[in-house]
Amino acid sequence: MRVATWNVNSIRQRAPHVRDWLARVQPDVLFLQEIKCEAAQFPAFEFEAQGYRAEIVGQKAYNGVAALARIPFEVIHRRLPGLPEDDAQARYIEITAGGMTLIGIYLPNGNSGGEAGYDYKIRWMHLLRDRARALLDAEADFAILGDWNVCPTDEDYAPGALSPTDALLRPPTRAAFRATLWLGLTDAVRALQPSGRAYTFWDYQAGARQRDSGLRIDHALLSPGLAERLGSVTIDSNERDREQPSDHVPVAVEIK
DNA sequence: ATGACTGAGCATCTCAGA
Repeated sequence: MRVATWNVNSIRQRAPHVRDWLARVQPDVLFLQEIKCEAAQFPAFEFEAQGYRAEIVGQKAYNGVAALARIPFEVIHRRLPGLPEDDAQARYIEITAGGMTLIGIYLPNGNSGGEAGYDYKIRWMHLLRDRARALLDAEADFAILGDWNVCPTDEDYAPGALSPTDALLRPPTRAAFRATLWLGLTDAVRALQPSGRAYTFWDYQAGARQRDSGLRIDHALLSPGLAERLGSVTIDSNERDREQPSDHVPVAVEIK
């Protein structure tokens, strides 16, 4: 079972990239973030032709997530449990597939909207931790994949790539990430590569890719049962060197 | 110290991204 995540920075700009990647890697499930469109504008037919069904949680212009899968799946939630029903930000999709619960997230960046924007990020992280705890209590096999917008440690960003006060590494951000991890989850990348660079994002600006000035912000966290079955993790950094790439690259996890 | 790419949209500028 291969499960992956990719922040594509507009699916309408990146559909050819996604199509090629699906053909090459053939994941069972792929979560997308920042599709930047409503469901009706999502080019689902392109992926259906490859044998993938799409479920879309969209909104106009910003955010937006989707799940593509070539195995049967059921949508469980389209909004992070605990958020008010009028929360309009499309950032969460939870499915069941292959006997496990799989969650795709686009966690708020937290750098816009002043302190209110940052507070929203932290509230979102606490609700995500609550969801993880509920799934642990239910003894579910689950994984949370996506753009977490968190650099968990100083090893997870290149020197100078972020201001020291950036919302991706402010202490409450990291504390909230650890609070989730320390429920008993496993960071799939760090389980197999405990230290060193493992960037998943390079800014478009100032030659960040050429200078390898990147961030590790796309993560896959696994429940104990899935961590025991972890095979391999692939950060497909070659995707960053294609024509018109997303600023993020795919992260794929093999579950035995 | 400063600026720098990219995408969407009630658009020729603003907001957001990270």
